[in-house]
Amino acid sequence: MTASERRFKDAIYEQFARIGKAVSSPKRLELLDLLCQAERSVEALASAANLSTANTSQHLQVLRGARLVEAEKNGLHVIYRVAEPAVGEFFLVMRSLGQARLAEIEQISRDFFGGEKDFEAVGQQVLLERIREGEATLLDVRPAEEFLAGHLPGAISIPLPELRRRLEELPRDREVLAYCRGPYCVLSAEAVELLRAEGFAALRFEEGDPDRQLRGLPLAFGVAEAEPGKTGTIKTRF
Amino acid sequence: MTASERRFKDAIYEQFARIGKAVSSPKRLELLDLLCQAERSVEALASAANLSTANTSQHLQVLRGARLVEAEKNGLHVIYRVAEPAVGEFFLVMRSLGQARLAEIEQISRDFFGGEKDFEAVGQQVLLERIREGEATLLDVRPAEEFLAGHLPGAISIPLPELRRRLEELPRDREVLAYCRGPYCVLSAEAVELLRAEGFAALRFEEGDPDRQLRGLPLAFGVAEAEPGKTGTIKTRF
DNA sequence: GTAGTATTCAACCATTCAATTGATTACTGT
DNA sequence: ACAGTAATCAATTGAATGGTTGAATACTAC
Repeated sequence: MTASERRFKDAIYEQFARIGKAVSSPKRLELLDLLCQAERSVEALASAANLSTANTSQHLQVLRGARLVEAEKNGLHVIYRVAEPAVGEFFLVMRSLGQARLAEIEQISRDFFGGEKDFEAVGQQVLLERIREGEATLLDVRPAEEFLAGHLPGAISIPLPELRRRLEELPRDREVLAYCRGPYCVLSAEAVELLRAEGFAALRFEEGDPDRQLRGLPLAFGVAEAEPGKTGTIKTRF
Repeated sequence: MTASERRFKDAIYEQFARIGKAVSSPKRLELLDLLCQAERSVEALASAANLSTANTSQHLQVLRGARLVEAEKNGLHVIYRVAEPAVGEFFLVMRSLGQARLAEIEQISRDFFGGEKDFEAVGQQVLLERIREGEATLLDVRPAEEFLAGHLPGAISIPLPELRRRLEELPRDREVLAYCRGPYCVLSAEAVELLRAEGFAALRFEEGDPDRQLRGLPLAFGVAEAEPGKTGTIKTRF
């Protein structure tokens, strides 16, 4: 191998390593995960990930250095977002590789969620059909902004902190399927706990490995609006 | 957020970061790239990547720690291989993300290959059809072991070092399309140079972004065997 | 067993990295 | 202009990393 060939290879792999370095820190992965849900300000990211603002800013600049995220100045705030959908897809591939290869992940998950594996048995296709046929209510418990940035079709949005005082929006004669950011987000677990305590039949929709397909499936965007016919339930515009 | 939730998240993201750390070093990426072509001993990897054996061994152990590769002791040698196909797919997704987002990569590539972009215009589908119809010869110039571990269907194998003395195996009335490990491997570029000097019509098959699809397409494996009818040309068994 | 080879281990240095702290810049509303 | 807020920058700390070197281990061939 000539010296110039080696220089070329070194240069090329060093470039690709920029992406690897960007996703080699747990905190940056958490930030990236959040950004895959919706764009956010530095401050919002910092509080969501339990980091100092300065530290968050530095991590975001590493992510930006690898061109995974972009920043836009909006008045007093700087809004970060993933640079393009391919970034989210990469993140999901990486996550699913981790799920496939790292037994520790399932172990940690099981330890935390208590091995109940609440939901999991029902296939996602079946699930979505049941929701369309009105046998179940799909509930998105993430913050409203994330719902607005994209959600599963047919889902209604009640952010977890508002859930207790908005229970009457949920029909009591159907099962509630709560979902949030993915298999490692705890919002839906808390929602299910609360709903069950209130007498609902509630399951956690894990949105696990199939995140990809689900997000590939018809995703709904935009503003949610009240449906006049029903009891104040927020439904998505299709 | 409760303390236990935070611990859970930290633990989970730390696990995923293991994969990120594994692919955050240029050298490890080069090793992984080589392993995606075919399994190899530490020594073979070290010499292919211009590293000391000890250093290679350490990098491989990092990759193994992230469960991306597996090692098997075979007599005096330790053979490393990618743990499962999903690893190669992840690597390709990462590479294609880099190609999409990092302008530097195309720049470095152009600088090295001289901007000729030898091949690129012809779509891969078209290309493969032309090969099947006998209008072109598809030539794999990688080492024989890599060819045996998997190659494009219809390709014949002549490792670059043997090319000069095996030119008579290539029909002179057809175009030769040489390929190697991918868009950043220089073997095929050298092959094209040699072939053109010898009066062949030769193009480099870049196997760029579409690596995925190509590798997803019918890949041929196993032992190559001589075809009695033709002039000693090695063809793949289908 | 002995010699020789492939790999890993252990100790070491230089560099890089994550996170904290305090200062600085950029913008908004009054 | 001034105060207040969001974000970044700069400097520092301790920990982790990449790479080298030389010794130790595991296996093969004789």
